[in-house]
Amino acid sequence: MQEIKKLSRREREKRRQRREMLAAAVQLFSEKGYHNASMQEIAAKAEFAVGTLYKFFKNKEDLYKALVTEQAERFHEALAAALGGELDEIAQLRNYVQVKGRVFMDNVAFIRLYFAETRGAGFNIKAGLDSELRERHWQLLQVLAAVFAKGMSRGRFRRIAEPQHLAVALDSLCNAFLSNWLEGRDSYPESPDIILNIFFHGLLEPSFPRNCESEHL
Amino acid sequence: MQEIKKLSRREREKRRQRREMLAAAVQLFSEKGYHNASMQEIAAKAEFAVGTLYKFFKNKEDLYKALVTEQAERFHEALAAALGGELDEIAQLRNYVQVKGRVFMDNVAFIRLYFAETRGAGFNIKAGLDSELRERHWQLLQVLAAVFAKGMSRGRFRRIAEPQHLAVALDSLCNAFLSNWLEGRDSYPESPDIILNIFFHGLLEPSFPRNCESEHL
DNA sequence: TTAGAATATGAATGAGCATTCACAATATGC
DNA sequence: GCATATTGTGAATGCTCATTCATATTCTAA
Repeated sequence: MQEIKKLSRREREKRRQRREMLAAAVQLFSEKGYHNASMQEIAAKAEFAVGTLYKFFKNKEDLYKALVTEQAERFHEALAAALGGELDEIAQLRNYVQVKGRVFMDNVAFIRLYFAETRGAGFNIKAGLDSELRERHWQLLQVLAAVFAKGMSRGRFRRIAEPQHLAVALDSLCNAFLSNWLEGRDSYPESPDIILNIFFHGLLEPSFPRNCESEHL
Repeated sequence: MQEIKKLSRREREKRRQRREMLAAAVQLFSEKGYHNASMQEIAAKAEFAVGTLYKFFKNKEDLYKALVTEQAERFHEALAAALGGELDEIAQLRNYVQVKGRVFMDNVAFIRLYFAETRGAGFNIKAGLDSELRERHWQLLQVLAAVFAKGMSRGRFRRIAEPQHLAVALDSLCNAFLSNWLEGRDSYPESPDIILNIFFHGLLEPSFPRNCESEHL
């Protein structure tokens, strides 16, 4: 037990160090980009020697990769969770939009990297880190698509487009609003409905039709 | 006249050279990214000496900047034109989606750079090239928003969201579909309506309502 | 307290690449 | 055809890092 405790103390210390390194790295990468952030800078910011970085990460690429994949995994899990549960479809969509907003806004530094890898062309890393991420993201979209599909087969949603496409659409819409928020143009809507209304009106089978007179010219 | 012709011959020759340099550069930047494409490579690909590149562009950054801004300007003009004319709002939107698809698909190498600068975080160039582009893009979105606004005030569109937001939404939707196409996941829809239907149904004031019986459970 | 293991350090190394410039090739005008 | 101006060339320069490793520091256990 004493030995276990000792080992775990070391282990914990290591993790803490690793976290601090990654934290410094996100900051710098997000500010200056992969190629303009040097290992020296990262080390300095994390208050370690350069050599110590290399005890934890094989090289710069490895550091970046670890950073991005680990964080991205957290994102994807959070979003998948938002779609889980036994909620009705509309609540699931609301949840998705809201969680996406919250999670992203709480990790601003990181989103820039995430967007750079998944929406820009990910040039930073030689062997497509980007394609791994996109693959993972695609899986998530499948789950989202399933929500649309379920809503359709239950007669809740009209079949205005492929579930697939609707998933892509909703997700890209969230991203667009988040981008605007990042650029300081606009705030990410408090209520998910601001975004969802663009889909809901016309997608939702109207439970009571408004006006039946045709309106021309 | 002979002298003018001579001068203009030189001039034409220069332009041709410049074009070739830029063409080689797009290729390489798009394939490997700004930082992984060297001036030597670009020169080689364009079949010029390195020094000659520097006769045309102050430095690497300048080359990249010229490349991106000139091409982007063409894009924006094409899109603005698509929204111009005296078409009705729906035709304008169709046009936008279609032109965006066509123009982008005809310039694949370049879109990667465009997306990298405008949707990822543009880390390539120190002094925000990205912010210039985004500013220009924002202007375009204003024009698009105006189309939505016009449609609303003419009673053609329902006010399901701010015109501003609808513009952002439609544009991001096109981008999302284009991204999917770039990744080979899906094709960019032949018909703009695949995309627009996501907006139209519910956005369009129905000119003749389909079924007036409410449909429940 | 101390030998010996485990870790941390940061100066030194070397590779890659943007940029320059002395020179070569080519064009122009006489 | 020749002198001069213009334009093209690419080897050489110098700088910025990623990465290493001999050494210093800190831990461990007896």
